[in-house]
Amino acid sequence: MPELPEVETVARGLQREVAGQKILGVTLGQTDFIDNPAAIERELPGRRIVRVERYGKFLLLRLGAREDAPEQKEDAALLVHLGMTGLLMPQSDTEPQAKHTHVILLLGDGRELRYIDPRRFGRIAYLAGDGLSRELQRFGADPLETSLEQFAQAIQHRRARIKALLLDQSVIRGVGNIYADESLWKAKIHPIQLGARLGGAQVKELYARLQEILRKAIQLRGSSISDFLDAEGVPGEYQLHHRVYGREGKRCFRCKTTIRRAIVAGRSSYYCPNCQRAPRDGKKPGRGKAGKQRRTKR
DNA sequence: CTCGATCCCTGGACGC
DNA sequence: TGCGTCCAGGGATCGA
Repeated sequence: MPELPEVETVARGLQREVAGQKILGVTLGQTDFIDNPAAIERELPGRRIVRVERYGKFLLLRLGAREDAPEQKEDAALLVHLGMTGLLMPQSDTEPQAKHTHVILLLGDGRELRYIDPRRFGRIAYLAGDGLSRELQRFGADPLETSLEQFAQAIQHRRARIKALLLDQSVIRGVGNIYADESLWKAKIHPIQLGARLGGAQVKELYARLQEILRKAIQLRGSSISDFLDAEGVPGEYQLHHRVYGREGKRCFRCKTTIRRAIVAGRSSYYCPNCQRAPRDGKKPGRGKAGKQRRTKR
């Protein structure tokens, strides 16, 4: 569930806590979600974490040059995606290792930067040079940095549902299920509305509300629904400000209509059927797993 | 291009 | 108390 505001919160915390630290050693646990574990063990020791940034839902730990090859100026970074349940935080080496701790970076000051992820939906990769820039190019613009014109360009000629477009990281990077639903509710747009069917005023409203919600959520250190914690181990507070997400069956904060849930783009989508009018010709949202046969696993 | 289905994974909720 | 089942969800992938 970590989305843009949660990842931004973690990035800021890590920038404060571990930027400048040298990585002395790497210990790996389960590696089935790591792109190239051997590269991580080989490339990280001896390098400094020069800066921690957010890129969409990724944390980008920018790495300095290797000590044994200081003339090498190639950009290198450790990409960390928190998936659903990932935590990345510095801990004292005396702190007991939490269950599902899969990566430990020993730091120059004696602390350990630990990656904990029960479901392993996250992703970790060491990338450098062209490989790094190619990877970053796969993603759309950051919603907090893009202009209204760019945002409209990315949305208005697409025939996919707006909810699917908001979730598509190659269209806009960083938005996930919670902030997609919250911004659509605030902008009074139905999740199954097609991008190309949105009017200019609607696109402008969505752009503004999305930015407003993301900024407010960052201020409150993100949403902690189940297990999100920031780099200091502190939960966020934006979940207290959710207007539709997770509110199926409850009353709309604007008009008191009962909030509904439907599967759109394969994800639970919460919306107010009164405030967010369905398009006349809109395809019906799917029912997802309800009513679907579950195949027996061998 | 866009869609739905499927898989990855574990813990929490729920029924009995 | 304990067991089985269902479900959540970001993203990759595949076939329609």
